[in-house]
Amino acid sequence: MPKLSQREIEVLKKSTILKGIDPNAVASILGEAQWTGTAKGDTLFQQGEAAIRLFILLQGKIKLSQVNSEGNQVLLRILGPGEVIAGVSAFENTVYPATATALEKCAALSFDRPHLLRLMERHPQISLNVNRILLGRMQELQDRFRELATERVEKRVACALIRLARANGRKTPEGILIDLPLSRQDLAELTGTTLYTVSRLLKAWEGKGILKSERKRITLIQPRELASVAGEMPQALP
Amino acid sequence: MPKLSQREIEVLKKSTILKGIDPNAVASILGEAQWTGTAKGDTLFQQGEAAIRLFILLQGKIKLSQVNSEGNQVLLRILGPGEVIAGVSAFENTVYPATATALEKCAALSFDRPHLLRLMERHPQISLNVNRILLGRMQELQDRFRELATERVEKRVACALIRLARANGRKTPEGILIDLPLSRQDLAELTGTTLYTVSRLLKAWEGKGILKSERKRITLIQPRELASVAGEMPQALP
DNA sequence: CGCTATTTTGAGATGGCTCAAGCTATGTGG
DNA sequence: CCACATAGCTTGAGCCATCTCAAAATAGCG
Repeated sequence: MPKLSQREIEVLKKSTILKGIDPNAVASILGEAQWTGTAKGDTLFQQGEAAIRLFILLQGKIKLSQVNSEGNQVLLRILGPGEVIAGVSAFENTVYPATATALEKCAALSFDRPHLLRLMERHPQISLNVNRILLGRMQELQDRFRELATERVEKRVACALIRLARANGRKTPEGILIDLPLSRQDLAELTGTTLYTVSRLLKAWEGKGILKSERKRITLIQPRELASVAGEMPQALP
Repeated sequence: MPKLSQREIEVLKKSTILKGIDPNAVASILGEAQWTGTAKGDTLFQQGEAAIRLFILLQGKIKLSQVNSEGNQVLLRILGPGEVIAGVSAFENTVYPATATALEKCAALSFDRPHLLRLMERHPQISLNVNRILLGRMQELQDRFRELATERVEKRVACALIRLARANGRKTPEGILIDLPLSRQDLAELTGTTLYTVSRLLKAWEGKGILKSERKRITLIQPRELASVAGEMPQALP
């Protein structure tokens, strides 16, 4: 039985998967969970392992990536506190389709399949929540798929930075800091290009004063300019 | 109240979304559905329209595609009888993220959101089924995303043909016919390339006796050879 | 302070795209 | 039933965005 801070309990109550469930019930749910902590760089699970647990991230950021047979990687998504990892485990007796790596120190709760199934039976809302989560991710992935199929590298990277800023942006005096330790390689895997091309693009944008690019640290200075490269994504940034 | 053939009712009972539900209940569900027929080339709904209905395909094949702002298309997926189209409509008051076009004469049932929500309340199994459907599609899309990001065109097209054969293949004396009227353009949109490149690839493979490529009609003669171009996908073909 | 991971930069190669033009089924209307 | 229109397909030639590979510069870490 894990011991959670007040903050972590707050995260859980607002988590995408437990949203809308009676807070008292949430407390009892937690009794069945297992706590896991990982250091930066550790993996929560590996692509190909038997998918036996579903994780809810309490703290930190996780990247989900896939490799092909030649060892080339793609970065499928980045997850933050309150998000669910490995929805598969609940439904199919199968293997994890991707590897989950901690971008920073992380904490997570996890449930095994029997627990999860019982939970879902007791709280039908969970299943609705999972639907909503999957739909949202599906749509984002469809968008990225379309981008990858039809857009130039420059635009894809610009879009990726804007999405990252929206999900992980933190206002600072200089601009919007993308609060994730992502290397050029990570960015390349996120957008389907090479680290060399990413490096050149960032340098060029830095030269124009659009952003500040440091080692594993990017700050958007003129998000407007970047959005226009990305081909207009009208919504506001943090 | 639609009038359905026995065959269509069978399709429904086995459909991915109604699987596992009491057949008698299914009958009553149908009472709330609306029937839609479309000719080849018609669209069921357009990207950007208000997403108010969820469709279950009874007959025919539908392609789901997305356009970007410059009018470039990608083909997201192809759906057959028993499959669900536009899961969005159930969960979010939003717009269709893609356009659904009939590849051949089609028939479908549809439900509007209020009906759907009531159904899901009455039959929690539906929501579980939707989860399973979304997960499956998610995984396929992730695979295609990885391919698009890391593989050469040749391999991507080979993979696409094998997937199509697996889902829509029909054994004929000559080989495995991909039983869908897909143009070179469609295949290009499915794999993120141009119709010219697809045409050249198919010609080359035809020259090697791997397949027979006609107008909107492809027959795999030596699926093994194609699988080896695709980099080994071990499972059997129909 | 030295080691290693990360990033930058250059130069050259090329896969696949673009554009243009001709070809061929298919089906349609006279 | 034929001739013509049209959508779909093939082919060639040239180009260029992006990848590759190599090597040096930088930054953080132990």
